[in-house]
This record gives sequence, structure tokens and C-alpha cells, in this order.
Amino acid sequence: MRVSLKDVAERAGVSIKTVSNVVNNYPHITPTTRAKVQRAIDDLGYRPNLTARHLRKGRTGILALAVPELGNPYFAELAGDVIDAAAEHDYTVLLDHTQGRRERELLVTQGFRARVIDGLILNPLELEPEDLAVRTDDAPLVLIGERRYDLPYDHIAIDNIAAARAAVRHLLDLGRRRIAFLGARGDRPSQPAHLRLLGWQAELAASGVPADESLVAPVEGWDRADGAAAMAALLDAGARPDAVFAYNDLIAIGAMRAMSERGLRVPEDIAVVGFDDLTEGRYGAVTLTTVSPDKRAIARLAVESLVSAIAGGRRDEERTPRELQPGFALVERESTLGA
Amino acid sequence: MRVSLKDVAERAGVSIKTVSNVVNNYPHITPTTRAKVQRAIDDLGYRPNLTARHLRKGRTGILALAVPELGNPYFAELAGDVIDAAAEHDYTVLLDHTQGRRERELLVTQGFRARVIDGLILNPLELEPEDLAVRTDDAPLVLIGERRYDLPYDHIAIDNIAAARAAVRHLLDLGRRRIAFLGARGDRPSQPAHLRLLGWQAELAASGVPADESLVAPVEGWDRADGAAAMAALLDAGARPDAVFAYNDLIAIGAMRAMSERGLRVPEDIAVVGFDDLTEGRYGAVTLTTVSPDKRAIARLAVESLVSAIAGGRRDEERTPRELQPGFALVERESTLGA
DNA sequence: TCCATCTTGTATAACGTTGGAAACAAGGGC
DNA sequence: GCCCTTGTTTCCAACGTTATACAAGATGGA
Repeated sequence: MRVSLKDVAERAGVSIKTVSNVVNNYPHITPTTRAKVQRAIDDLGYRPNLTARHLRKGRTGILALAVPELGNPYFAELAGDVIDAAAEHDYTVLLDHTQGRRERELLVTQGFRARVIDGLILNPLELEPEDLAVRTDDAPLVLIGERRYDLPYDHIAIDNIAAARAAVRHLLDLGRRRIAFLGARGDRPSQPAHLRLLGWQAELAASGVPADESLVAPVEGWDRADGAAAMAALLDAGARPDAVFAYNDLIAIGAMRAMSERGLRVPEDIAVVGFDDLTEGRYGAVTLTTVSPDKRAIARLAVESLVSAIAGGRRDEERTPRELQPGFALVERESTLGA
Repeated sequence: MRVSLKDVAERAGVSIKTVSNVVNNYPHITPTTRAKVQRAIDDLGYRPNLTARHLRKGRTGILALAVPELGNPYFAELAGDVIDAAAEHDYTVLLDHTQGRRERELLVTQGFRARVIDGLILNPLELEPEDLAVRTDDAPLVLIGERRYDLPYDHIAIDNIAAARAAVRHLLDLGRRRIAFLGARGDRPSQPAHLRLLGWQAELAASGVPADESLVAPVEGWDRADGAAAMAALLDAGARPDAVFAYNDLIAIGAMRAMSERGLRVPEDIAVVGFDDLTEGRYGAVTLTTVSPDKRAIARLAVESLVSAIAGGRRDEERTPRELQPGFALVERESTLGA
């Protein structure tokens, strides 16, 4: 049986509002009254009904986080960090995954959870700027991830181009010259938003190394199997890379598996650098050199941005969108060891 | 500006309830009225306020899932499946992680999200039966995971003893006799609920192979690092296993890393079987033989159990708790290849 | 002693929705 | 032409909470 303020009020012999005042630590209450009410609360085991409170207050205390795929450890770890960051602001997190499908991403931004969340953190993959431009839901939105949209929403992501350049630089410093890029988008190879590919091109150009397009391998998806398939295709096509820069760690791990099946050694024959710094990359037979984004900072910034937007109650048009860039680090491990 | 039923009603020139009826597909409405109202809804971009609806209906449409750690891919993948299963029943999922700490698990069961969720799926690690016995929150609860509590809550888990026995059987069939168990609880080595250890003992006993307690290695936690440390400790102590059955895949992966650092070959020197069937296990230099629980089924059963408990509105005492056992399969890969 | 002020508690009205009962038309049988 | 049925719409109350406005009681100064 649920017990409400009314029940407590009857038992304590005071009004409903007085009980509410006690619950909310309203200042002007005599110790006597407070004790009496508290007693009734304890006796009955009263717990506030958040739904009602939220209806009244207009906020729910719930944030939504929508990532492409929880099966990808990067997003799972990020989700954990977001939950922790949200908890610090007394928010809880509703989690959803879009499977990187445009219609699901669209659904999420249009607020199919309408009115039950106070704000949304979204990591889009396929969503187009025009999809976001027509957004009607009024819950604040914060974007995370590689893609940039010139829209009035805060965006949190590391400097992907700089990070990619650092990875390629590292491979160049090892003396490698035929550096493959694993993880171009098959459908839109020249996707301008593909910052990591741009970084690869930029760093090669800066070093005077020709960017051999035959070393750019498209992928179907972003998982290990896709990396293995892409690497196999690259090798079958006769490309002879001496290094691989993969879009993410999963692709790198899949690629290393494909290499080992063909008897290629890492890093002797092919050095490998990934992206994301998954724990998984630290425990393979060959540990993986990778770009390590500051996930904790990404989570924290996203939550803070959202919380302040909610508190401010500003509407999208009135906001000056911010581009927030947490740090990253290149973590060197066995897959690029030695010269 | 938020638009409510009232705004729509005014614009359409009908009563609030009529608009509500249209929104909820109430049968007795003339096409004319419906069209008129629909028009107003579209014009104003009305979206129902779920908080208010839920207050009125007494349900929120939100389920909570509390797992130990999202960084563990098993739980991340399971969470994804739960989200999908919940979506089929029009529920969304609030996710939390307890970090396997008793007080956080306790907090979750006591409903610190009071009244905002309709039900809870919990995977406890440290929680004791007496913690659950004094639970006061009245939201339905479903338990998943290895531990069993004799309490009036549905419990969903594969037959851990049978699964462990199958894994050990497989190793015995390969001719291995010194089979280590990696993943005993350091603090409570004889924990009776540690079903996988019991399975290890049972299968060895059934085959007349002595269960050498020096081959049982405790772990600090359940991640890769813990597996690596446990394996290192085992080897340093002079144990010479010819096979390892690990509590889970992460521990197995960590153990394999420790072996490779010592020049031990898998499966030639030591065969390895894990538990969970993580995707990660399919992409190492040596792919991992593992017990594969039917995660999809676990998620489905947990959600169905919860949804029916919510719909039934039965109180805990009145329910006959069920023990549901989804299937599992032993997936053989390279880590136990050959004889 | 009296009024002004401060403190403490209460009554009422929302927040946005839906369930149930009541009201209102329109159509059919007598 | 009247009543009854059927179908459609409206009215009212309620879910549990908090904000606002106000009343009552206590305190203090002149």
C-alpha cells in the first residue's frame, strides 16, 4: 500500500503542506512539529512520489543518453561514466541505443520519450544536420562524438584531427611509410566529417608522404568483424602496408586477428594504432597502441552542459553553442614497439 | 512553450477529455471530430506529458536495470538486450551500476529511485539474503545472475553448475587432468553460492579426478587484470595446471595474457575455457572456448517476468517465486583445440 | 495595553492527464 | 409524437506534490 503525504498528515495531525515542508527542509518549523511529523513519516515508511513531484516542478531528474551500441565497450564505459557524472548532480540516466541507424537517432532527438526526460546526450552516427534542424522537442540536447553539426547545440569531443595526426605521426616516427587507414565509410568515402581520415591525410601531407588511396579501407560497421574483413580485403587486394591506423580499437583488434591468421606479425611486419583505449586492448597477445580520449571528462562535460542548460531554461535559439574539447593521449604499447 | 491537452482543446473547440480520447484511440468518436482534433494536435505539435499520464495511471513505463559494472562487456551486452526486450513491452530502461558493492546494491533494492520506476531487474554480487528480506520498497523485483536467494522473487539464470560441469567435462575429454579453477572469491573461499566452483568440484569427482585445492585460485575482482594476477600467482606458487577453467571470459583473457608473458602456449601447454561468450573472446590471437549463456533469453525472461508482475499487481508475499533457466552452450574455439 | 512584526502553520489552487458518470444528440420502434 | 436505445461528448474528480497567499499565534517595543 502506498503511503502519501495525506496519510502522514492525518497520522501526525497536521496539514499536508506541513508534512511537505518537513520533507523539503523548509526553514520555519518548530522542532516539536518537525519531530512529530518525522515520527509519522518513519512509522508509515513514507517515500515521496517523484512522479508527482516532477509533474508539479516541471522536471523529472532524468537524463537520457543515446549511444549507437552498448556492445561496443567504448560506449559501455562512457555510459558508466555518464551515470556517475549524472549522479553527482542528482540525476539518473535513461539509456538507449540507436544501433547507429538514422531513424532511431531521429526518433530519439524528436523526443519519443517526450516529457519524461529533462535533457538528452546523443552520440549520432548517421544523423544529418537537416534532421536536427527540424527538431521540435524542447528538451535541451548535447551532442558528443566525432561528427560536427553547425547547430545551436553544445558539442563535446576531443580534437579528432589532432588525435589522428598524433597517431600517424607516431607511426611515421617509427619509420613506417605505407600507413593504411582502416575504417573509411564505405557508402560515403569522402564524407567530409570523417575527421580521423582527414587527420591521416593531413599528417601524411605535412610529412611529404604521399597519401596512397589504395591504403584506405572502407568498413561495413565499427566492430571487430568489420576490422577483420577490411584488413583481409586490403591484403587480398595486394596492398602491402607496413602500418595500420584504425578508426577505433575494435577495428584494430579485428585487423590484428586477420593479420595473425595470415602469419603477419605485429608490430614487426605491420604496426598498429587504434583509437578509444579500450581495456580490451591491454590484454591481447599483442597489446594495442591507441589514442586514449579522456572519457571521464567527456562524460562530465556533457552532463554539466546539460544540467546548466536545464537550469537556465534557455531555449535553443538563444544559446551560444560551445565546442568543448577534452584532452587525449597517445598510449604506446606493444603493437608499435621498437623501430 | 509546452502545449497541453487544454491548448489543443481550445483550438479544436472541444473538451479536454475529447482530445484525450482521440490521443488514446477511444472508440466512440466521429471521424469529423477526430479530424478536427487531429488537426489541432498537428498544428500545435502536441505531445502527451508522460509524467502526468503516469501520475494518473500509477505507472511510469520505466524499468530499472542494475548490474555490477558496465565496463564488463557481458553486462553491457546484456543491458542492450534488456533495453530491446523492454522496448517490445513499451518500457524504457533506467540503467544503474552498483560496482558490485553491497551498499549500492542495497540502495538500489530499497528503491532510492522511489516511485519513479515500475520494477527492477537486479544482478547482485555482494547482497546478502537478509538485505533483501527487509526490503520495504514495493516495486516488483527480479533477480538475475549466479547467486540464489530463497526469497519470493523470480530468479533468472542458466544452470551454472551444469554449465561449469560441461566446461570441465570438455577439458577432461581432451585428456587434461590438472584443471585449475580461476575465480574463487578470495574473501569467502567456501562461499556455498559459488556455483561454478561447485560444478568444477562435482565434475572432477564424477570422473574420479582428485580436486586439487592448490589449483583453485582466488581473484580480487572479475576483470582481466584480476585474471592475469590470479594466473601469475598460481604459476608462481608452483602449480602446474594443464588446463584452466575461468569464472568468466575476462578472467580467462587476463590469464592467457599472463601465460603468454611467461612463454606458455594455449592450448598446447594449457587449455583454457571461459564463461560468458564475449565477442572479445572471438578475436584474440587465440580464440577462446567458452560457456555461452543465452543472454537474449535472460533479458527476455527478466523483462517478461517483471512486466507480468507489474500488470498483476501482486504483492511479494502472494507470489510463488519462479526459478527460470535459459539455455547455454559450450562454444569450442582455439583455446581448447586438438587433443 | 496595544499595535506592528515576525514566525509558524494551513487552505487552496494548480501541474497535465484519465476514469467514470452524466449529459446530450440522433435514430428507431411503437 | 413520445420514449428508449445507442452513440458521442462533456463534466468532475482524482493521482501526489508544491507555490502562493493568507491566517493564527507569538514576540517585542512604545
